[in-house]
Amino acid sequence: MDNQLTYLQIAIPVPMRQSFTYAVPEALIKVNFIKGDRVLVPFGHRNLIGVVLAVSHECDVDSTKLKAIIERLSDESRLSAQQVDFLSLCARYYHHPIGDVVTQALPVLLRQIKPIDLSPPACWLKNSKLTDEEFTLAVNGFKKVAAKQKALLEFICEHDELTWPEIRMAGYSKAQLNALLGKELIVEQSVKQEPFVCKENSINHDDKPQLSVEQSLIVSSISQQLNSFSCHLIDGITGSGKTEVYLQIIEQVLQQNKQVLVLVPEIGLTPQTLSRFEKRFRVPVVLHHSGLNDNERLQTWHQTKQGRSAIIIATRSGVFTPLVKPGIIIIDEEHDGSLKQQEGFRYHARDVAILRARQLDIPIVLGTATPSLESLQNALTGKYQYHQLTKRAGKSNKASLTLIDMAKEQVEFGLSGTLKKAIEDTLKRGEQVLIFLNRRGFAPAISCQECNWICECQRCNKSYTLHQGQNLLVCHHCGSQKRIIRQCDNCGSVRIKPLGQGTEQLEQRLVELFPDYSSVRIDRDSTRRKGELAKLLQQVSDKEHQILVGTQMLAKGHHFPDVTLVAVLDVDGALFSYDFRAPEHMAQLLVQVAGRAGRESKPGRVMVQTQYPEHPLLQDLVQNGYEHFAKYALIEREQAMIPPFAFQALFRAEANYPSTPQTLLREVSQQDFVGCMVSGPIAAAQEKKAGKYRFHLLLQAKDRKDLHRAVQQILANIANHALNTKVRWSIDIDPQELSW
DNA sequence: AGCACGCCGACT
DNA sequence: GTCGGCGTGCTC
Repeated sequence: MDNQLTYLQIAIPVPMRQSFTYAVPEALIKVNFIKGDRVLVPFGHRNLIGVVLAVSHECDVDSTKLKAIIERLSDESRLSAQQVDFLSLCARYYHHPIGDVVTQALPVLLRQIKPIDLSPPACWLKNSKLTDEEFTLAVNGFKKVAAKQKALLEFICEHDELTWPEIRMAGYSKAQLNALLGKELIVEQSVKQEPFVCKENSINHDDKPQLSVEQSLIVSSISQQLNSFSCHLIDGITGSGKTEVYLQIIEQVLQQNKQVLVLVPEIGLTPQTLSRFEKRFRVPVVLHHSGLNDNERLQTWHQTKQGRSAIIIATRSGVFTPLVKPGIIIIDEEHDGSLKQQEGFRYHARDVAILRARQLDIPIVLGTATPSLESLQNALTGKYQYHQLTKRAGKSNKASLTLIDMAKEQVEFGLSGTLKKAIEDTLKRGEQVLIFLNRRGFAPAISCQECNWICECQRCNKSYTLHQGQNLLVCHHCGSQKRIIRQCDNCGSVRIKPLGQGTEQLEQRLVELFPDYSSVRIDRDSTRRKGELAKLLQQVSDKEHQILVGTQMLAKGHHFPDVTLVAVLDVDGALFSYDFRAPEHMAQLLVQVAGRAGRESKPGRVMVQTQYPEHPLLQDLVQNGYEHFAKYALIEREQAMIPPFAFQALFRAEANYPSTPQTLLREVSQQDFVGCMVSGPIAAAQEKKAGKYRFHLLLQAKDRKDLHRAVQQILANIANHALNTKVRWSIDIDPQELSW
């Protein structure tokens, strides 16, 4: 053993683009520190939890500044070296502070100083001391009233061991569990801390459907490449059986005793998703989503780190799960916007997952009916393997898409005569209608009839939205509220009227127009209470309501088999938007909703109201479908030299005065950047929000290297600039939204 | 991001 | 007199 001093490079949870060097004190000289260790360190005037990024014997920090670490925390909570390398890569790619990136990857309880409990949780299993005869006798002896107990017993017998969260999720109570325990039919013990092993009965072949030719080609192609990195795009129309393809590939991976990570959009993590996996596989499935509490998150994190979970179904932040035996990553609905984090560490879970799959040398599968143009382009150029599913599993016809020319229509409260008639006919047939309007509230503004004054939020310079139900004016940009005014601020007139329509008003008009039918509104306002959304959706599927009014919320994740008419009231905003991705998102929305409606016997149809029925984008989508539309849109993007034909980075800056953010961005960007175009600073599309003035600087390059070099240069300039602490600024690599 | 320090105004 | 408002600067 040599006597060299040891130094640790440590990631600290502060928003600074650097790591910090610490000394190992005399008392810990015998401890073998390794990359990924969690340590307690003094930082400024407090103590913080950090993660070791590197261990070295050299120190380039002034020895007067250097401090020693306080202690190393439990081995159980250490990150793997591979995980640390991956997080460092993410920090470099997104130019985001390493401490903040590491923080995102740790469960909340591991970011805190207070001690944690990682002792194995209790679980319950069949009492093996009972003979088969005794057991059958006991089961047959259950009284009718104890049907739930009997069901729980069967549930427990089907699995090796079940923990409390799993039992609760399946709908059983502590009382039922205790009853079985009292009868000594089951026993309680600690979970085995061993990695899962795929067994004979782990895969349930019972209702495994026969694959179509298309499906089996994809399954066999991917199955042959399970042992190294490859990226696959499965472009499959709704109903073509993408999920079955996932399941059969997953089966192959589980048989290798490897873990499967499935990422789904925020809204897609429904009990149905889970039950589909659990019906097929009798392996430990864990969920990772916003509904879990801190302790549940810690437990599932630990379970996965120990290899005790086989399938992890997660939302965005699940890309950072600590897989020990990674087998494959699957991203469902890869086009979905919720995969991109829109604040702080602005990562895109799809892109991060690809980086991770490459690092782990495992395959990754992206699935969608409406690929993002980024992924489609990668598939067309052969960077991803492109698999198409063009046939529907059943014999149902696909939903038809028709445009309603608003210029030729009698329009009443935003509803055209044609649409009104179609709604009426559908309702008369006893079917349901779904009407989209992407605007909450009663009306997007109130205005004075005498002088045209509009009531605006002083902090955002945007009109207040009228919420009649709550008797309030609400600013949808900063959330501020005020009481409804009765008089014009400008001329004093009392002739104040709502301007335009929101979902609240639309629902009211529909009730007047179709008094014989029940309607329901589903938007952020009507589903604010916990469990309310599920309740309303249940009412819809129970056919308590015939008319559904709602915002984008309705487009994702839910299927409405009895809805045969979907109406989209206002699509024109997307055609002339400042955001070049708006038409892409509109097309995805229309195709997705069309897929959610109808069933085999009763196909759905989608009607879209527009002032511009001749618009080439709309025409292309209606006549030729999404794929054709997307390929045409790619040609346009190529001509305009915008993503995916160029890479972007966006600096955002805001402050209480317009001059400071503008000056900062201007002064840090005044130089030549090789291969990188810099535009701005320009005022953000919404220049003023919540009292802050906002400016943007957009960088664009053909080559990622040039982009990253320019970003680095500007970051260095900001660090040296006097205004850098006066202005709140952030960087967004591969921004999805340029408008804010 | 915190947290301390420090410099000002308005209170018992 | 001092309590507390938040601008400024620093963190291995």
